[in-house]
Amino acid sequence: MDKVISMRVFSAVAKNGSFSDAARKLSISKAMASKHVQNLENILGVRLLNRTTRKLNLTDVGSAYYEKVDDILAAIDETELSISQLNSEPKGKLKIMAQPSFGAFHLSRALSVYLRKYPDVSTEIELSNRTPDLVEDGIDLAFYVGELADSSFVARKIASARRVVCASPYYLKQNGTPQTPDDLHKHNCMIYAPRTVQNKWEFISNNEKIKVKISGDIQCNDGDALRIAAIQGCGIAQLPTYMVGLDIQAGRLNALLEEYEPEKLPVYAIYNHRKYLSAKIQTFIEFMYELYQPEAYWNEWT
Amino acid sequence: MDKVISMRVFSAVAKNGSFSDAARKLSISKAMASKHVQNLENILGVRLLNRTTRKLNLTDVGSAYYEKVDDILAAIDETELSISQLNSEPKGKLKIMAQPSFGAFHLSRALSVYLRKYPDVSTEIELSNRTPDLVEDGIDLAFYVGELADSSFVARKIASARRVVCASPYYLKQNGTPQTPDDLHKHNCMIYAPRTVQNKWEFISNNEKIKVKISGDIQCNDGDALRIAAIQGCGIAQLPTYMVGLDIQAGRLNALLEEYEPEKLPVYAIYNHRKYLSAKIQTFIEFMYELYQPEAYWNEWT
DNA sequence: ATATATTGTTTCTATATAAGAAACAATAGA
DNA sequence: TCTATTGTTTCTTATATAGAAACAATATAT
Repeated sequence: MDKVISMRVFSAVAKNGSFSDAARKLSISKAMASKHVQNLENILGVRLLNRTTRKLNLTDVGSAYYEKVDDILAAIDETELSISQLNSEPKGKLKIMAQPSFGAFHLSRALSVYLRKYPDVSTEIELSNRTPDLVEDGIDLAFYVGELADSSFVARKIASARRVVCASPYYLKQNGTPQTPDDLHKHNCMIYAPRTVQNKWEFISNNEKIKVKISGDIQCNDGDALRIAAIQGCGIAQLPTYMVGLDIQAGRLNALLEEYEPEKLPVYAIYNHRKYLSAKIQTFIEFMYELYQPEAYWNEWT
Repeated sequence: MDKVISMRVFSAVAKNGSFSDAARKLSISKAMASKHVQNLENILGVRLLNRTTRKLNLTDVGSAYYEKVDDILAAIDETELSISQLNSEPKGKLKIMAQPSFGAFHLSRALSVYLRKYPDVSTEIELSNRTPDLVEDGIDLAFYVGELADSSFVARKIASARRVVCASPYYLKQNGTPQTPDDLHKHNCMIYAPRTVQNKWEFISNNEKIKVKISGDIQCNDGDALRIAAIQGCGIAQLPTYMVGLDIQAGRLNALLEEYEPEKLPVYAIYNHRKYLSAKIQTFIEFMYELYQPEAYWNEWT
C-alpha cells in the first residue's frame, strides 16, 4: 500500500473531517479511504483519528502527525515538479565530447549560437580521440565523425562530411601529382587510424567503387595532426573538407583526384537513452541537426 | 509500487553506485531494485541514472533529485519516529471526563500522584453528569461510576464502589430510623437519576436479593447534590461510601440498614480503542486500576 | 586469449495486494 | 419510526509485486 497515497488520504480526511467527503474528493471508494488511514495507523502503531460512524476527531498524535504530513507531501510535490521542469526546459550543464578537430572547427562555433538561444545552459567540452563512453565519462552527448563500433548508446546521424585527398604544393613538386587512385601506390599516404588501421582508401567515380590499398610512414589518430603534416609536405592525406577547406582555398594544400569522390563520413550525435532525454540534450541535438540541413556548409567548400 | 520505497532504493543505488550492492543492502532482488528506479523515472518522466551493465552515473536531474530525496526520506523517518515515541512515552495533554462527585473526591487526588510520576503529561478535566461521548467531546478517557449503556467505546472496570443508605440525624429524629428495607416505603427516599429514573433499591442480605420500590420528592442526576440534601435533612439517600464516608464519620450523616448491603457500583474507565492506545492513556488507566487494587480505599470507610 | 563472474535488465510465474461493490452496524435528522 | 448517511468489513476480481532464471554486456582472473 503506497505510503504517500495513504498520507494524502489521511490529510484529506483530517482536512474534511470525514472519510466519505475525502473519498469523494479523491475519487476513491470510502472503503479505500478507510483502509489507507488504517495502513498509516499500522505503520505508525498509533491511533490517528477517533471515529464513530458519525463523528471524527483527530487524536493528539493524529494532529501532531497531520502538521508534518502536509509539509512532507508539499516537499514531494515540489521536488517532483521541479525535477520534471528541469527536464522539460533546457537548463543545466551540458557535457559534450567530440574529436578535437570537429570540436575546434565546428562545435565551438555552433555552441556559441546555441548558448545564446538557451542562456540557462552551460557547457563542458571534452575533446578526445577516444571512442566516447558516455556512462564512464559522465558525458551527456558526444559527436563522432566516422563509422561507429557497436555500442549500447543511441546514435543519430546529423550530417555527413565530404573528404578530399590533398597534399601541399611543395610535396607535389617533389613527388609529382597523382592523376588516378592507382597512382597513390607510389606516394606516402598518411593514415588516419581512429581505432584500427585502415590501409584502404575508397573512391566513387561514375557510380563505381574503387578501392585502393595505400601505405605511408605516418599513422595517427588525430586528424589535425595529419592536416599539419600534409601542410608541412610530409605526404598525402585524405581529410574531411571541413578541416582542409580553408587550407586549400589559401593554397597551403592542393586538392587531388577531384573526379574521384571519397565516400562521405557520417557525423553522429551519440547519447544515452531515447526515453527521458533531457531538454538541454534534446534541443542541442535538434539544433545541430537543423544547422547542417539539408547539407553541411563545409561540404560546399570550393 | 510504493513511491517511498522506490525513493529509498534510488537513494541506495545512488549512494552505492550500484544496483546490485543496493539490492543486497536492502535485502531485495536486483530485479526489484531495477524496477523501483524505473518506477521513479516513470513518475518523474526523467532519466535519473545513466547505466550500462558495468557502470553507473547520475544524470544532472538525477543528482538534483538525489539531493532532495534524502531530505524527504529523513523527514518521513523523523516524523514517524517522533510520532511513534509520542505514543510510547507518556506525554501530552490527557483529556479526562468524569462525574463531578468522582472527580472532586478522587480523580484530582489520583491525578496529582500520576502527574508527579509523568511530568510530561498535563491534564484537562471535564466534570459532567452527561454520559460521555469520547469522540464528540474529544476526550481521551472517561471515568464512570455506575452501569453503562451500550456504546462503541471500550470500558474497563477499575474498581467498585460500596454504597450505603444514609440520612442526617435531624431527619431521623423527625421521621424515625428504618430498621428493614421495607421500612423505606414510609420515607422520603431521594432518587439518583443518571439517565433514567431508578425507583428501586436493591440489597443483599444473607446471600438473598431484596428489591424495594422507593419514592421521594427529590430526584437528581448529581450525586453530590443528593449528599448535601441528605445532610440538610431532606431525606434518605443511597450513596457511594466514597462520597459520604467522611460525613458519616463526622456525624453529619448516619448509616442505615447496615446489615443490608446495596449492590456495589462498578467504576469504569472508558476509552476509544484497544489498539494503539497512547502511553499517557494506557499508563493512567493502569495507574488507576492499581490504585484501587485489591479493594478501593473508600470501601473501608467505617 | 579464454574463462569466469558480475553487472543491470527482462521474462516468467506464483503470490499478494489493490480496488470497489455490497453488506453491515451505528446514528443523525426528517 | 423511517430514511439517509456514516465508517468498517467482507467478498471477489483484476492487477501488481516479488524474485528466480535467463539474458546480454563486460570487467577481471587465469
